[in-house]
Amino acid sequence: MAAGARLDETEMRAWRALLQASTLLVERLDRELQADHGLSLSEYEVLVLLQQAPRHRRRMSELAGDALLTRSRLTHTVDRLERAGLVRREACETDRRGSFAVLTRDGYRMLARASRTHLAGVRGRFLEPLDPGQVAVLADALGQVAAELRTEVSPGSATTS
Amino acid sequence: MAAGARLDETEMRAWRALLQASTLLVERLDRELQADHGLSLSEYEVLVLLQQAPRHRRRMSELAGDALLTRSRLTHTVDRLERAGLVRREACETDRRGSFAVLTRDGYRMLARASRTHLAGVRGRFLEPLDPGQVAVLADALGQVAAELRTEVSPGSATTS
DNA sequence: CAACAGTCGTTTCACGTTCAATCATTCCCG
DNA sequence: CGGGAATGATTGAACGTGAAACGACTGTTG
Repeated sequence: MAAGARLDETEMRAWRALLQASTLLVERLDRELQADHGLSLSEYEVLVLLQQAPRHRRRMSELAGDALLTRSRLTHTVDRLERAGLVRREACETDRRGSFAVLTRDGYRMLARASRTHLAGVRGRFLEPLDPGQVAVLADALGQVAAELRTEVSPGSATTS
Repeated sequence: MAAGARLDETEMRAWRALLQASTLLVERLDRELQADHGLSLSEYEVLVLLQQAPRHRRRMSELAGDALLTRSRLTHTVDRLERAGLVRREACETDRRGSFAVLTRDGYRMLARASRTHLAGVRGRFLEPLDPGQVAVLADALGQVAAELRTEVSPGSATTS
């Protein structure tokens, strides 16, 4: 499909900027988190999701979905977090295939510390250089894009035709 | 440093949206490129940089810098592209430590095909849901953020104090 | 010109991620 | 109820990436 899908100058700039900003941002924040707390960004995100959940516990699948991680990847990630004592697994009574990841006391404390580093990083590197108007537009625009993508079905449907 | 670096609701939304949009976008575009042409997104980007360069050739280091890739990673990437016949290496006469990556005829053709897929994907998934005003703000705002980050020095200076 | 620090690119190795296969369990339908 | 498809989660191997060490060469300094 779509033969000559040329992008004009602004479109090109927007796309490249998105790619570069997110790449650099993630790289820096990840490095910082790793250096200061021994946590990767995706490990951190899993902890955040757990902390926000009722009883600090969530099913593995849900967690994978919200964290934008593969099931397999989440399994490995939770393995690491469990070894570090930040999370523990619990069996699910109502569906014996499933299991919960639960934030431990240590995990909670770690998250409290790590989030200071992380949020300061987000503010300093992402929010700081922008004015409130830009931030609001980013939130809306990128929110739309993300929502659209989350809706897209998995199998080779859609634009591929 | 920075103790209570809380983010307000819009700031939080902007940050999460950036992360999710870029993650999903890259994942989809990468998969599409891979399925249709056997190229990863970073391989594609290397080809684009080469195509834009005078004589379709660039020094490995420059290439790594512009593609936001580690030197090591670029070496591996160019290895793969070379095996696929899309790029070849040439020695640098004036500095015998260095080498060039050069786009081959096949690489050029592959890029022509792949870019149709890729640009259609960028348009359909990123640009389409946005209006021109939003695109312009994204280009500026994320451009600022990226520029800021590119300036940041490498060793553990900055906010770490 | 000798010595030494710095740069270019590669290599090696450890680690995180992906993919496909697997196991256990639940759901659906006749 | 029984059988097969679907789902939740894990496993293991293959692969890509990052960090550190390395060899080769250059540039500088005395």
